[in-house]
Formats: sequence, structure tokens, C-alpha cells
Amino acid sequence: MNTKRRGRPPLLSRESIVAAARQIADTEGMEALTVRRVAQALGGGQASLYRHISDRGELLLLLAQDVAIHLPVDERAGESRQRMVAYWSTAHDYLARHPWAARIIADGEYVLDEAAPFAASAMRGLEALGLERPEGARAYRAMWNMMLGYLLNAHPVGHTVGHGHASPPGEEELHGREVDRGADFAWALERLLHGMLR
Amino acid sequence: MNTKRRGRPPLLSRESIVAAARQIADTEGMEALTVRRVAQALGGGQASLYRHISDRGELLLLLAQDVAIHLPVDERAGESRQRMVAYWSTAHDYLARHPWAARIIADGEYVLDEAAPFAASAMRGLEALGLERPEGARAYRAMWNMMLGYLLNAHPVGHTVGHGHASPPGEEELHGREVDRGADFAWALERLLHGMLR
DNA sequence: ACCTGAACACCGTTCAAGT
DNA sequence: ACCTGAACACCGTTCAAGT
Repeated sequence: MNTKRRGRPPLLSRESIVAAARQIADTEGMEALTVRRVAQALGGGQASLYRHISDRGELLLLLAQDVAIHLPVDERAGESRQRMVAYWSTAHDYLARHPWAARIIADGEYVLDEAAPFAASAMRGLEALGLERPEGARAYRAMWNMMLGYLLNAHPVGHTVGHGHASPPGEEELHGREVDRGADFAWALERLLHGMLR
Repeated sequence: MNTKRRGRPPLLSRESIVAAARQIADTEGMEALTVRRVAQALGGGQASLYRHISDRGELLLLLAQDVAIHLPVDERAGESRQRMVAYWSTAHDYLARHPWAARIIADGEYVLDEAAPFAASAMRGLEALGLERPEGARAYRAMWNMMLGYLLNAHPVGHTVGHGHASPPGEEELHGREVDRGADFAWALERLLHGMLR
């Protein structure tokens, strides 16, 4: 029933749309990700997209799902704290390579079932590391939110401390322009994990 | 030289624009925060705003600065870990009351000098708690990013664990729809702080 | 000198008309 | 039956014309 006879594959499909959108977001940035731009990339009319998606919001959801599916899975993340940190670092680095992903996830109101394998691995790992039952989900959320924060602050965010104060204490750069984001995240995550497992 | 004689105060000013924008964002949400809407709220023409701000981006920056200025300051945040957690919780709760704030901060590429007093207090507190020199900024960043993550996940984000797996381990809700966000953040922050001070 | 209506170049989305 | 050009209702921004 899925096979329409004689139907040449249509120019547009959900898959081709997502692929094109992903490509545009990666190379031209999220602000270039317009319905018209996607249609143009596929050689179709701007109105044609609406045969396959209901609106732009759904396009963003599909993109988020596509990213979530590709999150890593490590069944042995619970073997050591170090391995748990590495697990999340992999996820962080993957998402950092697609800066639009965290933005969509944070802005959207999605429940990403596609991230379930990643989450399940993390949860089982945390359990193996000694995080008993009810705390597990809380710990997972803490790690997830912290990762999200680091990803969204990939913009230079942060603030510099003013130098108008008595002691010259806050002269350091509080924003992470120069530091290696990934290492910074791993450092913080290791501390968080340690604090949760105490 | 600042006083133009006979100049009745102009209808629009940077202050009135920011105030109106803040009001709109709070009551109608960020998507309603258009240049036209702000002008309308102030009873001016849509083009008139551009006499006071250079573009919409600057309006968002002014909004972010306005929020940053109102971040709490507690010179005694370093008296105890508990007080440090309370300090950040206050900041979190304040920002949570203006959901657009975290969004602007995350999206923008600002360096918010207005947050310097907040940051300086936190840094001095961390130092008092025993976080020696170079680690301080890193720790501050970790806390800030974690806070940002929790704020941006105020949307129902998160993901539910699928129930298709062997043991029924991940049945908990991994998204924080029901839980008290503030308490959740405080819990995580306390762990993070503990891990950093070990 | 200051303000702003109208216009411009974009959006997302719809729908009637094309094939 | 499927596709889509043209139109519609919005944006942010500019600029010439108004006072």
C-alpha cells in the first residue's frame, strides 16, 4: 500500500528536505535556513515544501530529531567516571559541530524521543556508577542542561569582571573566547559528576 | 551641555523604549517583541525608534543589559557553600521570571559588562571558599553555563526514555515538566560546587 | 531640526490556477 | 492528482517628504 505504481520518486521528500536544510544550516548558518532557501536548494517551488512538512516549525523539529538520532551511544559509559565524562564529551563535540542544533533544541518545546538511546545509556551508566534510583533522572538532567549551557555559550557570551574594585581580583577573562570549549566542558562535567557521586 | 533649552522631553527615549520592550516581552512573549509593536506601545511611528536605537539587535542588547544590571549581588556569597548556592538560586529565579532574558543572552554575542558586579561577587565568594586563583574563572563559567542550561530548558525539553529495553530502568520522566525548576537547579549546583571544591 | 508615512526587500504561508 | 506562481500578511529598515 505504500508503493504507488508508476510513481517516479518525487523531487522533494522529507528526507531530501531535512538533508538540504541540514546542509544549509551547517554551511550558511541558521539565519539562512528559510523555507525558500531550502526549496531553492532542491530546485522546487517555495510552496512545494508544504506538501511534505506542515510548517517551518516541523522542519526544525525534523532537524532536531535528525541530530538526536546521531547522538552517540556507549553501553559501557558506566565503567568509570572517566568514561562517563568521555561519553558526554563525545556528545558535546558532536553537537558543537552543528551549532544550530542546540539552538533548535533550546528554543523548541520538543520531547525528543530520538535521544532515548543516548539517555538510556547515560542513565544505566549513572546507575552502575552508584547513583541510586530516584536520583538518576535528576543527575541526567543536570548533565544535559550543563551541556546545553556550554553549547549555547559557544557564542563569546560571558562577561568580564570590571577592574574598578579594591583588590585587583577579577582580572581574568570570564568569557571563554580563547579556551578550548570541549576541555572546559569536560572539566566542569567531571566536577559535577564527582559532586553527584559523593 | 546636556540640557537643551525649551526641549520638551521627547516621546521616545532609550529608557522608554527599553521599558516598553521589557513589558511586551514579559506579557506577550518574545515573538511579539517587534519594532512596530514597541513603537505602537509608545504611540510613535514605527520608523521613529531608529532615532534612538540603531537596529533591533541593539534593542535586544539593551534588554540584556537591563536584566544584567538587576542581577543580585551578595558580597558574602562566599561565607558558605549553602550561601553560594542561594546566591545563584536568586539569580536563577530572577532570570526565570523573564524567560526572554536567557534566550537573548544565549543568542547574542554580547559581552555583558553590566553583569560584572554579579560576577565579581561570585568570583570573590569562590575564592573565599577555597578555589584558588586560576580555577576561579573556570568555576564561574561552569556555574553560569549550567544556570543558562536550566533556564533555557524551562521549555519542557528533555527526552523520555523509551520503554523498549530489557530492564525497565528508565521509566522516570527525564524532562522536568513537573519538578520545581528552581529546586532542581539548586540541587545540581550544590553538587557541582561540591565537586569543584573537593 | 526632528519625526514618520510610505516604500522596499525580505519572511512564512495560502490558494487558485496551471500541468 | 500533483505542483507552484502569485498573492497575502507580516517582518526590519530606509528615505523622502512632511511639520
